[in-house]
Amino acid sequence: MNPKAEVILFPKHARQPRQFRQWLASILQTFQEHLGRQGLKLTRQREEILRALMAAERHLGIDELYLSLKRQDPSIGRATIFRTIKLLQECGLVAEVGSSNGRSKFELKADRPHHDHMICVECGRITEFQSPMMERFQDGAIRRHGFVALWHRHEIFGRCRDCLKRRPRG
Amino acid sequence: MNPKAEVILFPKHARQPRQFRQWLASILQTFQEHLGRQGLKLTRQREEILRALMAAERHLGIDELYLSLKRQDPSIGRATIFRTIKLLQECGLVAEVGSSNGRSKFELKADRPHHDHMICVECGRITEFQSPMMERFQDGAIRRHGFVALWHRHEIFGRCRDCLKRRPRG
DNA sequence: CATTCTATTGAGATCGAGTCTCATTATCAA
DNA sequence: TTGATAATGAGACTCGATCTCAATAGAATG
Repeated sequence: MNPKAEVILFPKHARQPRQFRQWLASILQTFQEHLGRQGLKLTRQREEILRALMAAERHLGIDELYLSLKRQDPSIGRATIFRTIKLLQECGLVAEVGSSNGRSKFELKADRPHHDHMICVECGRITEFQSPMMERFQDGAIRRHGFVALWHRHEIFGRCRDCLKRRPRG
Repeated sequence: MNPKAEVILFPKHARQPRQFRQWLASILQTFQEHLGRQGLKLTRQREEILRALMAAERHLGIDELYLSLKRQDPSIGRATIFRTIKLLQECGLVAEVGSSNGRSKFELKADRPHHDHMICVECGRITEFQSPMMERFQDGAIRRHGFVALWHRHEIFGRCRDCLKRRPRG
């Protein structure tokens, strides 16, 4: 396995406007198709929320999302954000990540390479890593159980390199 | 990989009284040591809760635990159960499992083989599976990041065989 | 464009898992 | 037994998430 493949990954699309627009269009289409399939509609608010998630370079909590959206659309309601996040989870565009202390955080999954998370219980830092081989064995296990996977969550809790250096024994 | 290794696993200790007592003693000691290290005390309630978790052959929610304990000790309080579960998580004896619809479930980790979970979003059923190869690649990734793992959670959300049979398309 | 049917929205009420408070009680070491 | 301190249970409280409902927006049709 190539160690180079295991690195902290953040979307850099926002820095290349042309590519960002293409990315947005393709993801919007995915969302719209999901909505269409269930007789639901693509509204201004739903698009704004998806856009905010795409522009974010880190995991967002509901409240961060709410405050950031409120700036450009003061009338937006918390309930709409909860409802939209749920829709986005259903169609696999968004996944919940590390809900320590009761506050869920979310990230966009679409068009990003598969990755899992290591969460430091001391400083709270979330490190992303990839392991294609793990995915392969996981897929095998899923198939063998006749299960159809919608999304998955693989979180390793522990202490990160920096915290270990700072205090070798907790 | 041997498919036989991937099967729903439940502790059968409860059916062999002698072994169960030994198991109980060894786990109680682990718990007591953890408490001692922090100047805390092993109380009747804490022992009852641990015992109930050990006797359970499946994942327990707080409420199930509460009701089952209430039968033999009507004065026990919910708060004590929350507090004790937290202590047991801290010393690695108990782990949270699949908190779909807001209700956390817990399982005893001690002396049980490593396993992960597949959670059906339709019927809520939790299927356990093992995949030693996945664990191996995971350990490699952890080591490469200089991380020290305390526990991990690997949950696959999707639809189980039975629900797929019942309603092929959600 | 007007019409109609349905989905969506935001505000605020509501729910409920989990936490906290506090007076009382249990644990344990000396 | 005693004294210091931790633990308990009841119920109040927190606060993230959900629900309700009247008003509004979207899409399809003529």
